[in-house]
Amino acid sequence: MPAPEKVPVASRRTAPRQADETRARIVDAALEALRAHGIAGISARTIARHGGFNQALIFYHFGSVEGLLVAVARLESERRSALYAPALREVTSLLDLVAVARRLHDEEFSGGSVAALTQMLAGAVGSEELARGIWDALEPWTTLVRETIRRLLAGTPYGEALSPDDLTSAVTALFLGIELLTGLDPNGREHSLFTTMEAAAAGIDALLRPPAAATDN
Amino acid sequence: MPAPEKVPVASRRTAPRQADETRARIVDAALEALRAHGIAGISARTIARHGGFNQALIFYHFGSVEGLLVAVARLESERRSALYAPALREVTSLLDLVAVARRLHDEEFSGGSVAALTQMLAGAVGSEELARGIWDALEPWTTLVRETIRRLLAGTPYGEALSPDDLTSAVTALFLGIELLTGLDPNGREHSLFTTMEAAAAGIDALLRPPAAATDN
DNA sequence: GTCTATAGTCGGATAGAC
DNA sequence: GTCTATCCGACTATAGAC
Repeated sequence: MPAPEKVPVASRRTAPRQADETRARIVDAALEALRAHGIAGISARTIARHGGFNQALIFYHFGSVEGLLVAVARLESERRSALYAPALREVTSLLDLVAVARRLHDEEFSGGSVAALTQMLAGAVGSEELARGIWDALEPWTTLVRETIRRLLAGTPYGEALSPDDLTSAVTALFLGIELLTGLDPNGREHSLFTTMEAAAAGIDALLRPPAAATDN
Repeated sequence: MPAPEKVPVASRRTAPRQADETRARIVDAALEALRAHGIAGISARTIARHGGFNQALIFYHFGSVEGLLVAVARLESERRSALYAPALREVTSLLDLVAVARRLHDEEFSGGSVAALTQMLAGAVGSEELARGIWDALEPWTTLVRETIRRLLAGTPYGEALSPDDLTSAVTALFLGIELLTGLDPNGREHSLFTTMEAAAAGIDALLRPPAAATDN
């Protein structure tokens, strides 16, 4: 916890302290490494190789490799929540929700942030620290999704029979499962997958709100 | 490839050759180890510790740890396909399908066979051999699910808009994602999750086949 | 077929120079 | 804050005794 009194306020804004930059580099490298080698291939050394920095820096800045992974999960979760919260708040149908999921997939899959999350989820088995960390990190996400689903359910006559918590789990599970599978599929069928899910969602939307019973809008 | 000419045929039936027993022990130990430590914590040594046998046996019987994992995936996939194929063939509604999924979850989750699969899927990132092996191993499963879904779609007027392949991916992804998440959730909400999904499935079933439009049956 | 022993590599983590 | 150097444990895989 350094107290850089000599650094003028202006320079702190234009040139964030080196430590912050380094931490960011380490986090980025961890994401890359997770995407490239999976949780099974992760180590301080592989991460350092990806980022072109020294392996010891990880322990200096994050205490341990697991500490770094938890930090990655937390940061990524916060970033994505902030990025997609506006779109999710405007969701008014299942189709909208699937469309956001597709956008998120398209924008984030290549960057590996979601794939990294699935890898850390897998790694959470057998590591209590990672399990707690990831679970906490997912919280902003699940809250966002739960609120969205609650809103969707409120507009239908079926809201009472369906638990928003459970549907949130199901939606999250579906999305993570897709990342897990499409990372493996040699044919890369995600585009078609999302199209079919959009068709299904549109169908369910139509069935839930038959054209004869428009309340408002 | 031994040729045990001295072993009478009878004894080959009652007492399967020791090697087969050992291979089975190794496979079981691998499943246990995957469930306990996840793919990140897997090694010839942890597996051997779980099974109480020597680490070198893995290399003798399976060539490598990855070779063992691929064998595990293949065997488990075949076993589960055989076990649940009859139930899946009798599925005639979405609700039936979810019910089979719940039964599978209840029966297999504690044994760790599905959790092991998700772990291997995660491990497939960054291991070409594992990726191919797991993908092939999943084939009996996906075929089974695809046929089931095709049958379900054929009974509705929406079959043309929805690709069975994509829905198969989605169903598989959902199931695997649930295993990934429920392994982490400290509150163990799977029971409630499946109940909600059954309610949703029943609702969609009812919407797809309104009581007024029964074609046959 | 199964064991012990071991070569050789890679890993987490720390000490201390800069 | 970042580096080099290093300890030491765990790992894969193999050789060879039994």
